[in-house]
Amino acid sequence: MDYTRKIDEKWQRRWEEQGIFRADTSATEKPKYYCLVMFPYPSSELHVGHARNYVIGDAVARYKMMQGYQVLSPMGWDAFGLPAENQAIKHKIHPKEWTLKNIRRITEQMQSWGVGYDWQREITTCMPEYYRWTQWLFLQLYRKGLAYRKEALVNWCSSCKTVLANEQVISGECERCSTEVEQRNLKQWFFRITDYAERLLSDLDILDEWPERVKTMQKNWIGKSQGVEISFPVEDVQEPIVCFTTRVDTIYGATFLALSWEHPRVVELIKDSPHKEEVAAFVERIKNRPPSARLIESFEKEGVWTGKYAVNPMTGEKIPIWIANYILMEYGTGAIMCVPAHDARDYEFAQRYSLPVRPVIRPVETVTDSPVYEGEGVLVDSAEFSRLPSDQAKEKIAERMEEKKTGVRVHKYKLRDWLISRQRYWGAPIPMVYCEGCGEVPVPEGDLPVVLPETVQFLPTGQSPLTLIESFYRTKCPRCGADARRETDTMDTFVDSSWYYLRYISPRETDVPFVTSTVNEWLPVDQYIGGVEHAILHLMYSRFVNKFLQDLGYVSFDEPFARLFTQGMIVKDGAKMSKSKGNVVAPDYILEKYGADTMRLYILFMGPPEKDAEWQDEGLLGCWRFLQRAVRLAEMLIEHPGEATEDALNEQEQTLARKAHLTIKDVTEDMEKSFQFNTAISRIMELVNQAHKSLNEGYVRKSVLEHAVHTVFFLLAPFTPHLSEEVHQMLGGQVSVFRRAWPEYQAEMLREERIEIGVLMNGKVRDKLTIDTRWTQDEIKEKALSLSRIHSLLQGKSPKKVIYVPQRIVNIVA
RNA sequence: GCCGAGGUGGCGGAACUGGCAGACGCGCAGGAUUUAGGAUCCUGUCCCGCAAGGGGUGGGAGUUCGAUUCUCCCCCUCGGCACCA
Repeated sequence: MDYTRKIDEKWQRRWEEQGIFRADTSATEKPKYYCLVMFPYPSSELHVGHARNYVIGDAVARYKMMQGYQVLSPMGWDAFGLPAENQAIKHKIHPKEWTLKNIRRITEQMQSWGVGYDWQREITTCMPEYYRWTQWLFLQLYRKGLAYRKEALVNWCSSCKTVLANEQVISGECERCSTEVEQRNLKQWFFRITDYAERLLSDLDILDEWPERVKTMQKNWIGKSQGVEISFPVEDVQEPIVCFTTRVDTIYGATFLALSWEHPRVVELIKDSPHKEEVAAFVERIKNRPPSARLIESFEKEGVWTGKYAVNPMTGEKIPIWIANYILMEYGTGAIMCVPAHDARDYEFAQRYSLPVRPVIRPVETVTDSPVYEGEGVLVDSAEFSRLPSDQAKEKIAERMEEKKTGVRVHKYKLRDWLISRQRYWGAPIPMVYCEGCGEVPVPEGDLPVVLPETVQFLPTGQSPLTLIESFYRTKCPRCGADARRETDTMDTFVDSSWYYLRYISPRETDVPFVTSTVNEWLPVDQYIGGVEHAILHLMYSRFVNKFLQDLGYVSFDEPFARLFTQGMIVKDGAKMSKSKGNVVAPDYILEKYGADTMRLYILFMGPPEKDAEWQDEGLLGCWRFLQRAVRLAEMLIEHPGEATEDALNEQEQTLARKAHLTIKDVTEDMEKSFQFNTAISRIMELVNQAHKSLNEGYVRKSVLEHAVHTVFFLLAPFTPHLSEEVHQMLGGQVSVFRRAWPEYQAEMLREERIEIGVLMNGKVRDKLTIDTRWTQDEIKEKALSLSRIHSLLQGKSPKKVIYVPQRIVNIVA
């Protein structure tokens, strides 16, 4: 049999005709399985690195089909976003045209790999029938007060000319173009994800089937810390200043307060201070510092004294209030109590300005010569709290403060609200209208979608092209009918992708975004598959939106994705594949030369799918050779004359039959456990090797060979579907292998009469022993001791102890 | 700095709840077949050693009859976060 593209195409056509990937979400006779691969951003054609994602998903979907599940495996396009618009500016091609062209090409590629989807459910986020419901989602959030507009210092990329979410800023640079991000004060739309911080955090615990590292990343991102908000009375001023600290146990060591330059109380504090000008100059200087100044690894701590004093509520002591450049307004209260003896940053600052350092925590065991001790320990010089360990002191001091009403225990989160507005064209318009009389007015749901106009000019002006289209922004107020102006910002694409998994269930529904009852039957997604790069952004936004919809009663489940699998990257020459590095492996030549199955098999065989793997063409060749060897077995089977003898199996037959059953068992376990495709494939290789070996060594009856060959191709089917179908048909199969059951093994076939075990002396292997599994322990020990090798090593002495681990080893302790 | 994941032949990687380290594949070597090349088949391949033997899972200790696996310390690589009080 010649394995050619013709076979690939034949089966791809046939699957399409038979609709094996078409999911009937209303059918309930089979157990359901929702297998979802993260939908791609259609920016260019796919290479083998991308292919890994889809091949894994396809293998899972097909495996589940073979097990009799009603499998839903849909695909769609995360089609809004910057790259399309950048192309438009550069090459004068409309983003829509560019995007749809890419979608066509990628679809073709996926199909040529035999990756199957229910294409009737295809969704594209840039189409009005989809983004209409993204806008609907916005309105629901708005109605609940979870979408709001505020002026804020926001991240601004001067190259992309747009605002970025915190999550899109990677060490101070734009995620997309690596331009240094600036801070600008602009009026922007936010989603109040912080309201869900606690639930997003605590529900991570129910996600047992998520990779630990993803959960940890989210946990760190949410960044919960427990502490106390302490009110420090200010001399000559009515209002106290509130500081947040996680270390109340160090309060007796607080020697000054420091505020952020943005702190709202600064102006008032320096109003009548003799240091007024100095402070104002300092504030002005940090305000105008270049954006890069914030990013330098450890920039110099600087500050200025306000001339004011606060009072330590525990000691009554007067401590100076400073403005310092290292205090973040965004976290806590923008003001902190400084304990130089126990905080490296405070220490650095105190040194510079000769502020007192007062140790109040003694390390328990650690001997340190550093002047700063940041760990916990035992309190000293802390009045009646002295001699208490830190953890107890935190409790006691907090209690005391709460009694005296000078402090209150609180939780703080690092998580910020999600900035969703973009001053860009290629996104879903934010469905809001501004009216002089009524102010901010939401577009009525019935008027959705707010359609993105298609005829526009693409100019990188820093404003959305929408601001230049009068016919778009000029509108009437939905409330009073007066002239009004539409919001011209569009939504972050992460909004589009935060709910798409719900839409697949009823993608053509025109009255609702999704049908609650069906969604509740089909979700959570049984298996979600995608790259780790989405560990924080996409996955957390989706969890947030899901919880929000749950609160509204639109869905009944807590979490959208029950199981998450994050696959590793495929690298070439040690680097991520990219056009600029010129190390992209394009699938086309592979398909031409070896066919889709060889590529699929190799991608899965390369290594554990969750880890990065290095692409090697030679490895691909190995898979090709293996498939040839497997096909040859099938051909030998066809030529096998066959004969009807009822005699017991001979030795080769027994070995082969046993291996076949064992392989079914092992491969099934590998699939179930955690997608160990690499070991699953290696076991099938072993079976093929064994079959060839058995045939070489003696006579193997047709029935035994037949079982082995069928086993090989059934087990391979999720990985090499075309070839499996072809061979199955060649051998007389009438129905698609994906309509047939996954093979099952017979436990009694696994039993063995003679096995070889290792004989160890003092933990080192010295000899081997073939045992009969019916032998008793004592018999086996005796046989082991009588081995000539062991005999000579013992030199006549008797062993101290003999340990027998059933079916494995005998260890003789001399 | 903090958090997480790792470190096993020439390479990708196996090894279940502590039980014969290196499955499977690549590469390499030898042989068969072939006009030659390619392809295919067989054999070998952790290291040192002709052998007997010895060493060996990042390094060091420990627990154990026995450790890639468990405990402690240290080193290195990758990923995430990072002035978060």
